[in-house]
Amino acid sequence: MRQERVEEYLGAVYRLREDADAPVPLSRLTEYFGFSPVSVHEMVQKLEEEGWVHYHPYRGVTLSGVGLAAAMAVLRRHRLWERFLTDKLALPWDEAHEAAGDLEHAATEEVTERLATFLGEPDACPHGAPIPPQVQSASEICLCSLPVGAEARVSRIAPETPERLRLAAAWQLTPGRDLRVLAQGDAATEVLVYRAAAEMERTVAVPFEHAQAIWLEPA
Amino acid sequence: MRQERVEEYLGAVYRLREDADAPVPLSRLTEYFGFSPVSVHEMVQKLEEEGWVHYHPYRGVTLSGVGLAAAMAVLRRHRLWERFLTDKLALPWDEAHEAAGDLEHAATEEVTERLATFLGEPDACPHGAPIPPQVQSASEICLCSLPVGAEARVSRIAPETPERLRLAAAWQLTPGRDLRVLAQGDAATEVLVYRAAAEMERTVAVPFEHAQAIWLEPA
DNA sequence: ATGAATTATAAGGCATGCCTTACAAATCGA
DNA sequence: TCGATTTGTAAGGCATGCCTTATAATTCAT
Ligand SMILES: [Mn+2]
Ligand SMILES: [Mn+2]
Ligand SMILES: [Mn+2]
Ligand SMILES: [Mn+2]
Repeated sequence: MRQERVEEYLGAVYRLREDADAPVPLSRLTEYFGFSPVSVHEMVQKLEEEGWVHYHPYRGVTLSGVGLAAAMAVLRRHRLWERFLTDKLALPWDEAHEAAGDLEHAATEEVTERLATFLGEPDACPHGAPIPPQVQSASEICLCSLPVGAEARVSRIAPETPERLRLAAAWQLTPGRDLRVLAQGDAATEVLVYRAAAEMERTVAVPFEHAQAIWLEPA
Repeated sequence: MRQERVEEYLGAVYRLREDADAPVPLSRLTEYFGFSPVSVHEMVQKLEEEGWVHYHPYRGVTLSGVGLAAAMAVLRRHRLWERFLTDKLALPWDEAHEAAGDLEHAATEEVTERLATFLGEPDACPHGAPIPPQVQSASEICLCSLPVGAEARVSRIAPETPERLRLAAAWQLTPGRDLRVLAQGDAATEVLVYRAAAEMERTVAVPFEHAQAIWLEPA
């Protein structure tokens, strides 16, 4: 298998595994990539053969030791490049994720570590995702789960789809912003958010669908 | 054809064409890539079909309008990344060329231009090659052609093979250095160089084979 | 002008990584 | 527990971009 393909699959598994122990079902990979189930199955078999993952039939895949290390390396490169693109090149926030998708495969270990030094060893990507070996905060909760009246600070947008990043930026719900939930739609179709921080106040109605991508650190 | 393959071939043609009009023989591409003549021929056919090059049987290939533009874009990206790697990340001089070989395919037009701005719109790569749309100086000559006694300034190392870059750095024959030819080996096996500039003086014996990669601007 | 060297072409092969169709096995909810 | 849904497997296909072997066409130097 070509290295870039391996990295793409391992990165996907890493992103999709909520819990370190829970296997990622192949159906999740199928939907992540938009590939056919058969193709994903084939690739998973090969990943297993080469020792990158453990495959539990009818359950899913977990990362092996080397697989985890490789996945962390890819995500580290990806998120470091995102920081470079936004911090040094002033690339728009919502374009950085896609632009980093190719760069992540095109840097050696040495270049990556020099880049990390150059950037000041950042802990998180511009969208709030931790840069390995940093790990996800355990207290992070979804905007969907925040009770009415509660205050919290935006910590992350995930998954980093272009539309979600664009909307989050438009709503000014970016990492570091404070907010409070004013109300929740009865049919769970909308979440009303009152942004409580800093200079301006603002009320936005966030569709439930997109609230799922906004992660918070409770106040 | 995949975009990266197209870029690799067009970049090679651009580098190999000495004169803008002279076709590059397929044998040059064969030796550049280390591919079989049949494979190169197949790819050239496809490049022609897709309009990137003009193919002159038994003569070679020339770049079409779009092919030239694409080739210049690749070389521009390549050399801008080289500048980034050496100037910002302090990557060793002789490692930059190889490290840029993947990055050159992984940056959009927008990222590339932001990178150029970030770097201060440099005119040349760390090894002295012009960054398109800059063009090669017409007065540049090879160290091999410099008469005994003549003085000149190193302008470029080309082709940028790792060994040649390493040796050039070891000899301190890097762009900007001044030198004078002291003597020439009778069997044309060696060129003796007296470095005339700056703080230290130094005499090095440069094998003819490597002198071919050192290009100069006459004093 | 002719033979040697170069260049082109034809034919078949292979690994990669995606696809579809068809069918089998396991899981899971009712 | 049983049937619907999910998941796995088998078989065949396709585009890409490399390979080798063999043969034909052209060029170039003598
Ligand atoms: Mn990628
Ligand atoms: Mn990110
Ligand atoms: Mn390249
Ligand atoms: Mn260079």
